[in-house]
Amino acid sequence: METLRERKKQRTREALLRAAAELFTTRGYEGTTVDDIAEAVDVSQRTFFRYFAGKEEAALALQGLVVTRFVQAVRERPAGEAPMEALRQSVLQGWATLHEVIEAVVPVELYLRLYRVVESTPVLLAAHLRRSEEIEETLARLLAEREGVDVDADPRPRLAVAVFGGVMRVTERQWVAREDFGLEEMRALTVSYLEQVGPALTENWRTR
Amino acid sequence: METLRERKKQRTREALLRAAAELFTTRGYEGTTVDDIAEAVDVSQRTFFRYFAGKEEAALALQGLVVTRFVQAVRERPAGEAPMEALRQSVLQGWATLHEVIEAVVPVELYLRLYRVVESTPVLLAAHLRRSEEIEETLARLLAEREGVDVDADPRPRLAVAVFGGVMRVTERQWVAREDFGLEEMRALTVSYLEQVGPALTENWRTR
DNA sequence: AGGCTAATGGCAGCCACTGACAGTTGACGA
DNA sequence: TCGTCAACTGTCAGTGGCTGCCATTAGCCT
Repeated sequence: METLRERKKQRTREALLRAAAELFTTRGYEGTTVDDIAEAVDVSQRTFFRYFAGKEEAALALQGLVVTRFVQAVRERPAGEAPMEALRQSVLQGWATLHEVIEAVVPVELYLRLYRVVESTPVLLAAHLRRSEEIEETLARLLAEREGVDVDADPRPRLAVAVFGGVMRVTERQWVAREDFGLEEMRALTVSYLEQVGPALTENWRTR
Repeated sequence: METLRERKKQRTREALLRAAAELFTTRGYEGTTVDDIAEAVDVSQRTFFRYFAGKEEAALALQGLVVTRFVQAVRERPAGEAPMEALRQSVLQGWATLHEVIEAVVPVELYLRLYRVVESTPVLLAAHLRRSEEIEETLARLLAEREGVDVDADPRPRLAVAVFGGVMRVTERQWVAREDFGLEEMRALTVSYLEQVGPALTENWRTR
């Protein structure tokens, strides 16, 4: 049984998250001030900054939930599985279970719209990419351990993860750019793009 | 023959670039204010912002010179060459001719130290990564045209460039982390890592 | 009930960045 | 050569993100 104080904090945090998502998707990221968000939840600006390191974090925290699940999924993949396949399965699994993670805080539809804001706001995109790199470092160490190689002596873990991350980012961008962008579309794109990495690296593309 | 006004502008810009590089590498990026930079060149803060869109840009402008050359090199590669090979050759060429591009503004040694600052300062790294993505979009269109495919219908150009970019970023990070980091080391790492992308994607890594 | 501590609010201040306006200086034709 | 125009610069005022500090409030625990 958690204490009242903890429940209150949890509620404040989620309220801030909701207000931020709502405002960012309607007025835009730059068009929303931290004061706006704080006011919507009826707390002081100072309190906002006690919950989030900055405005960016409030915009990316929801994705953080999904990413955490994804990394955890990789950790739990069977040891015999090939590295790239473990990543692939974990991502697909992440998309499949996204609903239950997100809906506890905001409607999935709002989450998806926020995704678009992140992708189209330069400063947010930059922060997003940096976070992706941090995750890639985590994954590289994970895979190295799994495969029993030294992550600092053998570049293959980092290379594999970087390639995977690159493909995923292309996928995200294409997905967000579409009219019909839902979770099923994302799944299909992910599978398709990962299949085409090999062909993309071959000699020339004219002979399809 | 360029006019006096243009020469003066050029000089101011390069002076700001030099001062920024010097200050960032000594006091750190966060430890340097825009006022510091402006004062070092004896111009107003307002003038600084007329030359650079922000503090970040002043830190990344030098790399911009190198990147521009790189993209131009890709454009000039023979049409028959395979896409990945064109990128590879262009990067190596870029490192080889870096000296003559940079030295015109600041000592190469200072440029390399600045590289480290970018890689180790979160906000700068984020901006750097975003710019990398923009470049990747440019390259994807370039390669698509070269190969005669539609960049929006065929994902292969973007995928190839994303993979290449991912590998280059891993290379950069490893290079900067080293004690002895010079241009020759960078060249060697680039060649080595690009060779290992294939192996990194194979089944498992235990049988090296 | 009352002391302890975590959480909050308010305030002052720093810094990045911008718009507006006025002053200065190079460019260029008469 | 000079005067006009346009480009460049400085100053100032203001906004917004973010932080440190201190006083106040509110949940926790004995």
